[in-house]
Amino acid sequence: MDAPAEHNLDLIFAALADPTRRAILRTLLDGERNVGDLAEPLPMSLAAVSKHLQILGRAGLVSQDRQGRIRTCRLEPDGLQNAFIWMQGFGAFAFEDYDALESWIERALDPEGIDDPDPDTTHAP
Amino acid sequence: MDAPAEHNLDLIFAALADPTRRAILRTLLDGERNVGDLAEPLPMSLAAVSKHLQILGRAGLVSQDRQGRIRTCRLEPDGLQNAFIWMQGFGAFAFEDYDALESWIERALDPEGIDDPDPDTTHAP
DNA sequence: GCTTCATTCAACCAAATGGTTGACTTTTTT
DNA sequence: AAAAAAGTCAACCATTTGGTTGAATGAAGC
Repeated sequence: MDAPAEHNLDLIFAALADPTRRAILRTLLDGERNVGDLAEPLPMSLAAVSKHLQILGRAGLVSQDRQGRIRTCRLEPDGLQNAFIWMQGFGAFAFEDYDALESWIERALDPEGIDDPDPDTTHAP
Repeated sequence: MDAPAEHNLDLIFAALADPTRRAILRTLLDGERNVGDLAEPLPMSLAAVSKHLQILGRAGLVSQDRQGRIRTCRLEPDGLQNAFIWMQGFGAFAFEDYDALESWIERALDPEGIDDPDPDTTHAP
């Protein structure tokens, strides 16, 4: 298995380190959005959001589909895999708690299971 | 008690976004190290490494144990869990590819599957 | 054809980041 | 007691980041 490229991890983790960008990702979990829709609830200019989307794009976490004058953004969930795989080596799931792992797997495999991404309201394993 | 939340994620992901800091974490997987040992292979000053360790410390990923004039650093693998949990909501393992998930789980659960040449310093169950 | 909408681009700014060096503190060694 | 070792701290510097505004681009609507 190839270790994920370091540079890639730089971009992914840096992209995730900003709360605005995480909010954008969370919004995109509910489905595709154009840039204006993403910007609307955020306390900043459209241009700022556009730059955040570029950062997410370079990290491979979001892609844009331009149809007409509207740019539709969508989540690229596979983009997180490298970071996820990197993390696993650090015992993030140093489980004695197999139940937690099982419920995690359940959620991971069940499309209905990903409807509450808000870390504030999540269930710790 | 349960207030990991957004700010915490900022610190964790920002800490992970730097290759030097990831290298330090990787080294610490093999066991505890003092600051000088961590700095030795790195192409920068001791002071720079010390600052990186502060960042890792604030993120909850590394702790220091000061005995005498020597600071021993050790990995806090639980520190990654918040980030890990946050990620799971994004279908990082939205697998059609169940084989990959299975092999991941295998590695996650099997102590031999984690590349840890120093069994004395167990951070995993 | 002009205007409007959706978005990006360019220039700019303040603050944060990642590094340096040199002084300082604390402990160990001699 | 003096010197050396292990780290941190403080001040500094260059670059990056996250934001702004205003102009530019590219459809769509009138």
